[in-house]
Amino acid sequence: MHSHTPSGGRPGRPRNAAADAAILAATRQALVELGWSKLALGDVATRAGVAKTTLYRRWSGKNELVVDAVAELFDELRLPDRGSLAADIEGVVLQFAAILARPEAKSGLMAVVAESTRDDALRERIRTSIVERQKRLVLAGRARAQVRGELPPETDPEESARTVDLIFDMVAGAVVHRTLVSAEPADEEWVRSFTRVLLLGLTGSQQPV
Amino acid sequence: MHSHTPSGGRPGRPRNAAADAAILAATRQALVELGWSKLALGDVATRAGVAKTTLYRRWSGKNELVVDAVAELFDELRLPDRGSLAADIEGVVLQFAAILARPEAKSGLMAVVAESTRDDALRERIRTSIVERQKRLVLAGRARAQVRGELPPETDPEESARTVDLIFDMVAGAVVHRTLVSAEPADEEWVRSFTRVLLLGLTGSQQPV
Amino acid sequence: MHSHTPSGGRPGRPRNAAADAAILAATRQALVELGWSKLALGDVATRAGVAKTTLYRRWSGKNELVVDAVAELFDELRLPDRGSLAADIEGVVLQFAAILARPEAKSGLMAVVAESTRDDALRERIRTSIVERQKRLVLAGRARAQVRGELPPETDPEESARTVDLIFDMVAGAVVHRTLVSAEPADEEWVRSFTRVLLLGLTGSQQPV
Amino acid sequence: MHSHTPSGGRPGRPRNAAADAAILAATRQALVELGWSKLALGDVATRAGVAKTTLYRRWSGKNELVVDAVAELFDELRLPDRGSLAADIEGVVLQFAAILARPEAKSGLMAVVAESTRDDALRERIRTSIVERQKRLVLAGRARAQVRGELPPETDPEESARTVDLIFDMVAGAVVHRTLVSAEPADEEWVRSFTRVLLLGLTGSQQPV
DNA sequence: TCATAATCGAGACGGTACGTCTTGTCTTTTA
DNA sequence: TAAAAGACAAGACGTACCGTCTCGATTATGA
Repeated sequence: MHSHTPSGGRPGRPRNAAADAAILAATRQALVELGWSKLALGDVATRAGVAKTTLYRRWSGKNELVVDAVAELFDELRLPDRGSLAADIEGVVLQFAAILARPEAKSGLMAVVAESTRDDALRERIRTSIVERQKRLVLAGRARAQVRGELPPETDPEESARTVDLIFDMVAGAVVHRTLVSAEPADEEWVRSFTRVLLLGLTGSQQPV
Repeated sequence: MHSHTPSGGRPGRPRNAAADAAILAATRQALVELGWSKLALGDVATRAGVAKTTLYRRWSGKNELVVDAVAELFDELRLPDRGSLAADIEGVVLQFAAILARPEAKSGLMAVVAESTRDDALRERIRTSIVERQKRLVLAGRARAQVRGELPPETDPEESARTVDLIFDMVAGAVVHRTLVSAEPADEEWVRSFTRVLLLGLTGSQQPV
Repeated sequence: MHSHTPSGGRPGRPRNAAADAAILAATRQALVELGWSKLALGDVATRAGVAKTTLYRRWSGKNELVVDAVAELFDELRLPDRGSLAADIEGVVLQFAAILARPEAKSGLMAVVAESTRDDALRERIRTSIVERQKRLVLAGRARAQVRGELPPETDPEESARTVDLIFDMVAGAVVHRTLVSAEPADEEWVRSFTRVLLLGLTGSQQPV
Repeated sequence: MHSHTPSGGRPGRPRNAAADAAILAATRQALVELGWSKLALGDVATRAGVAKTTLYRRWSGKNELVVDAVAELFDELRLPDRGSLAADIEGVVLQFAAILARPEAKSGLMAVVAESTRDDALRERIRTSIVERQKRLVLAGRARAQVRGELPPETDPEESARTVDLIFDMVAGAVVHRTLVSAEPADEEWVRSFTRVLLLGLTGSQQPV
């Protein structure tokens, strides 16, 4: 009754728990230095002080590895209370822009999105690990705004979900396009303009910041 | 009186003009069949009935080639007069979404954007060949709306340019995110919702469709 | 009680021992069919049922590979006892001529000698693997002749080494030139004439055959 | 009536006569710098200040070009009268060795011999341009020795031709082997030893030097 | 304490694409 | 007609990664 094996007591040498984190960190480091296209898994393994076998035992390939490495970056996003819906949105968008400005995110994120156009499992992994995971921010922001009375409570839950999706597509899309394609900084000025248009479009009335 | 023969009279055998088109077409075909990551330049050359050297003489690599191959797709975009600003926008966005739904665009576009995060020349090429080139649609749409009296004439040209950029980032970004990341169709319903938010955000008043 | 495992216990998957022989055999086969200048290492690898990387892991290039492939041919040389020094020499020269008449030897040997004029390491490899290795025949022949009383025992070891070298240059050189440049067969008649001149030149007296 | 075209007044622009010499010189220069295997015809043409077309109009390929470039070197060989057959032979052998020591000869000669093992026309070209052309030295040496009374006049012309061939194979073969394979200098000492053996072998008696 | 089993490092392996180079031909303009 | 210039098809080069495999060594569980 005193089985104290962490992984359910299955036989054999247990996996080195530290290796996962080391590999993901090495992946991000390599993304910074080399970018997606020159990132080689053999090199990542070496950087992580791990054999290639070990890496392949845990991830099926470059795409999956990079999704996981990048996904961790977005978990840093927070929704601090800045007093108004507009200010809250601006705050999150600025954080999002800051993450996207980091080379390990830039280089990896778009690449796996590109790959996901031909790989359904990969797209699902991206959605689960990154997109859906961060919709929490939209939901939390809306809830807070409703508490403040800035937004009415939802009535139609289906319509509500559609709106969340639309907002997410608009926010994420605009910031990504601004940052990666237009290659202009998504700085405070731009974020203020963007937020004004978004909020006016959604509510039909100018919101105080 | 200055003779300006197209080939400039420069010595040596002139380049085969048909090869460029054949190579770009072969590139798009290969993108459809194989996707970006399995696209091999040797294979593209074979499909185009051309030697690998000929391809490399004209493009410096996969990235540049795919930018040019994809850029041609967006030249199909038109701004037909549908009677109102909202309808015009919806029309263009639908066309844009239709192009982005094609596998040769999907697979190639995001990949070169990803690469461009580490290659300034490539990003410039994307901007020149695709982004700036298609801003004509925003400009034409606004001009037409001004003629109709739906929009006031601009006063500050700098502010005006900033707004065009913002619109472009929001439109292109949202459609790309909807199509590639959320992997939901940018169909008429979605486009109508999106256009409503955008236009309301920009003008502060609901526009008739 | 010293354990000397063949693989020395070094880590990693051990090399496939059979591959070496397969590659060298494939090299000779390709030399016969294609000759030196059309011999392609990728093709050799394919013939040997081996990846190109495997070949390059073991040989640094075409030159080194062909030296080894050809060197094995000369290990067939034997010095059978034909009763007299003259007959022994004739026997070995005929064998040597027979090997040189084979296309895999012809085509490869001169080519690597040509390359070795600009590559000291290659020349050393040729000397070690082929030339010095076969001087055993000269030494054995002389020893046997001394036992028979046909030749006096050496006195000056340095002078003796110089003579062995001279004999080797004369024998190998003449047969090669006859076979490859004059392109006439080094048949029994020619070998008899050559041996007569050589032996008379070395000993000052006609030897019985 | 004043047609002074060198080649019989055939129509069109006449060939540039200087180009042949320039190309052969450029070939030798490239052989010195790069060696046979890295010698590229495009590069030779550039060095000669000539278009590749011009080169190919005059030579069918690398092999033929190099044969001609190397053949010219051997035309420098002379048979100065040094007073005795042995001294004459030594003199010629030393000259031959000196030519073979030059990189453009070393690198090119063996390579074309190697190629000739699979190309009858090339072998014939080598025999005609180099080998047979230099047998004049053997013939002249023998004639002079006969005048001096060192050698008897020939009786059987067929036997005589066979002997000339044998001598040539032995001399050329030994020097080539000494120089290229053994990679030892064919210096005066070696040449003296070699000549002694050769002459004793041919005449049965030691010759005064 | 010994068998079993999974992991680890190391590195060989078959395969595929890379981007460059050379070959020998072809096509243009200029002489 | 030749010459210079350079584009062209073809194909080998040697390198780099991929993802798999085969080793010996290690580290856990369970008999």
